[in-house]
Amino acid sequence: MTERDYPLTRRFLQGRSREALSEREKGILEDLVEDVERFTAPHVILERGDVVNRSTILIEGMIARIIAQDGKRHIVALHVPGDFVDLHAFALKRLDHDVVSIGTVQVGYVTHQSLNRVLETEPNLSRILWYSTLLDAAMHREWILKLELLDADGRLAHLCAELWHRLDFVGLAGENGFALPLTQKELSDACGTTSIHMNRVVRKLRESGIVDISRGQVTILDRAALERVGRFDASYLYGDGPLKLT
Amino acid sequence: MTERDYPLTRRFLQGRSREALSEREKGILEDLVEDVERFTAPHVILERGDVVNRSTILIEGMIARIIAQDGKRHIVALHVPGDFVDLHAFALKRLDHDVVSIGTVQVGYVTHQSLNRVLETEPNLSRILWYSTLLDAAMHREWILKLELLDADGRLAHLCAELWHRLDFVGLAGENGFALPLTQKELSDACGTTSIHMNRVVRKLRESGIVDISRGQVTILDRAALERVGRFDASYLYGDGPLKLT
DNA sequence: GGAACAGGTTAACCTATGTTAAGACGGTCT
DNA sequence: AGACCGTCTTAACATAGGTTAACCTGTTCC
Repeated sequence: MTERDYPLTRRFLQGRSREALSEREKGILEDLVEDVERFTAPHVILERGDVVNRSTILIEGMIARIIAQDGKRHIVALHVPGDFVDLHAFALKRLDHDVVSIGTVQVGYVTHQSLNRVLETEPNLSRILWYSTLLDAAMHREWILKLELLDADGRLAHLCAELWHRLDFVGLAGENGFALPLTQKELSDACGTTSIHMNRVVRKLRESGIVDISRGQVTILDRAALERVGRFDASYLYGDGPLKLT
Repeated sequence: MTERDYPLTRRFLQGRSREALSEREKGILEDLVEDVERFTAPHVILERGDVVNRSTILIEGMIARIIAQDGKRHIVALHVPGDFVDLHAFALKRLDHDVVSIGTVQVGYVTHQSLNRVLETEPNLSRILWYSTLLDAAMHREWILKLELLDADGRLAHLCAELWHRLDFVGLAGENGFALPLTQKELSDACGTTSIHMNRVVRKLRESGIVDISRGQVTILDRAALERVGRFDASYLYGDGPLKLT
């Protein structure tokens, strides 16, 4: 039998122990996706408090987890292709935050019913799915650290470094940068600053030759400096090994 | 058969859908604990990067998840009795942070081997264990929000409100407060401020009649004000229903 | 073309918080 | 008792970042 190429789920855990799945299990996972949808404008895929009976896997584009408070939007997580974004909702049933598409995205839906079937018959696949939600938790913790430890420069640098690594895992990072469809306002929502201060920081990092963020494109000018300013240590991403970029 | 009283695990998910477990499953969980240990001084239960083959459930006392950076210690999560603290390590194998006891604690250990057996034979219990790690992730997200949204006053107020709720779930909250064995330095490590600023904030909240934190004891003076200042909305804790305290 | 709009940019000013330094209080060890 | 130590407390000063208010692009829509 020739290997399938899993058009919808091939990026799931790519670069991060995807190989703990057998071909059979990869096939089961691919077949779990019952429906695919595409959004070209920002779209609230899932609203805080909604009781859901399916979960969303991100196939293409970017998704943010957003908590709105006092008229402000706070980004508490960002997702890249391959992320099983709201697998959390499988066990939680309702979410504590909104799930919002950024730019153009393509998502797949998996019903909780079929996830229950997996849980009953596929212990290894179950553990891997569980694992993928624990990676989210590890990233959450790193964001907490980032917010407790770093000033605005460091936070932005850290965010760039993290996204570059994660996009590299799934083969979407370029030699010296990546596409990032976030406005400065959204960057500030993810870094806990105002957009005005974010503008200062973006300029500063550009002028000091560390990273250039403009027109939806992030260009890494000095990777060592970027990781130094962002105190970036990739171990919390639990990658398989050396990056392709390295 | 009379109901067992589960001395080691009765607080697991107490107040937060523990009742999704059958008595049989509660028994299996209790029997998973193969070893119990007590620490009277601060003790590093698990060090970042350690490869482990067992996980820790907190029976009594308090545990912090700590990431050390540049000589500073950052608290990225706090745990109360009943929390299956490093169940994360079951799937992750190594952790991205230290797990440290605070004050006097008692913990139980569960081997990953027996967790694997659960995963193979007990789908419902497995989902509940998974669920408990997703609650951690939800709390992580709320901490991210707290750090992005609130100033130091709000962060401390939020922390007090959260701990009060969580201790109430497991029957350890008092009428108007709870025991908290954290120094001001540690509070500041959890709120992303300096200990000197934390001292200002502690005094301010005390003087404004909101909460009094002293001698290891938190006394809530004005709950409504506390939750207002901390922008506290308990829904992310996924509690069963109204608090006993309410 | 002009209006409307979203994003980016810059400046002036103000406040929350960090930094450094020093002293006070309460334990514990010798 | 005396010395030590961790914790708490306070003060003076410095700075990152928030706030408000403009203005400047480029784009879309009529």
